[in-house]
Amino acid sequence: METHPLTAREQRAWEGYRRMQGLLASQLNRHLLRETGLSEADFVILDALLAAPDHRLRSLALRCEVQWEKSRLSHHLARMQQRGLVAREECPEDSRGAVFRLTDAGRAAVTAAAGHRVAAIRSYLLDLLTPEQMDTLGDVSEAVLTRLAREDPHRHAIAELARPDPGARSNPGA
Amino acid sequence: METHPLTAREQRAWEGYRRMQGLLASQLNRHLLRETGLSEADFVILDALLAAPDHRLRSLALRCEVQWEKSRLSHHLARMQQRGLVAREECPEDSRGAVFRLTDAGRAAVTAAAGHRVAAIRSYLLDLLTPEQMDTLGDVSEAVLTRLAREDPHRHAIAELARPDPGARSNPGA
DNA sequence: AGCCATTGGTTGACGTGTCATCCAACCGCG
DNA sequence: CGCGGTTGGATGACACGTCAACCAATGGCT
Repeated sequence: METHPLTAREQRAWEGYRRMQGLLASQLNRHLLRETGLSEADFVILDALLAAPDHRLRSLALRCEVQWEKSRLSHHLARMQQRGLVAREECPEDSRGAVFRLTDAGRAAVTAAAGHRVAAIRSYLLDLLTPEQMDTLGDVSEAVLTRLAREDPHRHAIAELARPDPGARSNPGA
Repeated sequence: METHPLTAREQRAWEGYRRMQGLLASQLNRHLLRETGLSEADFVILDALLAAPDHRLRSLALRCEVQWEKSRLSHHLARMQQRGLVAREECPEDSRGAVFRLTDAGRAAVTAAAGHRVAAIRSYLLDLLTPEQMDTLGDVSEAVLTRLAREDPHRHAIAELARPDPGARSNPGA
């Protein structure tokens, strides 16, 4: 395969991004886990259930919302069920399906964790940026997400199934 | 803890970034693994060794270079040794230390993988950005890395030990 | 009504990363 | 020279994520 090496400008953007995203993700995860007992992955799931009608979502809809692979979601939900954070119910409209409900313990945990999480996100990322940088980060992310959705329409584009208008959310966590 | 929810602008930046970084990382990793048999983590290690004098680095220096936790590095190097990609040697100046050398198989693998990796990084990220967006991504990454280094000087700031001048690199991969 | 392809979700195997702990070697200090 | 604190690296346990395979239910088509 014939490809040219990255230019210095590309190198700076890519290398900086690559290093940053790994360190930031693990720092935010470590911080949240230490402060609240919830991992970032836990939080994302619980937050999606918190926002859902009756604090319930079918696995399929939840998968669309968080955009995880199905076996990742299945395994993670099983572990969260074991910890008492969610409960599994039958799906009334499709016997193949599973519905997951936020338990009282799960609700308390995610509610308590939200503030810690926002504080860390501000401290390690948002408060460091100018308004222009923040908007560009949003633009870049949108462009990449659009590109990824083209790559595998089934894997990514189904995200629209879950919630077409993210701006309507009142809870900021996820 | 009393923190305000994110503003709409902050939410767009954070939520977009959060979703994007997870999907991008797993797509790049999946693509590289499928095309070359090397994971992104493999590549980063091999590329650091490729660039090192004699294609050798002490574990400590390698750890500074890639900025991983020590047990992550130790476990990963053990697996790569098992696959014949690197070889472990004694450290001549510190009996506690270990030196890792790129094997012929490792060198062939990382050399063959470099083009695929660059092509994927361009396709999924760099080619989507304007020059201004690319520079801003670099600036944002730099700001976050600086912040993270303050958080735990021992964990992050030691990166300077490995290579003070990244611009001197001729191989673009890592 | 029956058939068949697709789908929703689970499961097991295995690679990966974090945390805590351990141990031998190093180095600074008295 | 001896001591004690620190360091470099390994190890085990366990949580996590990917891949392939499986199976029952669904839905479209004849």
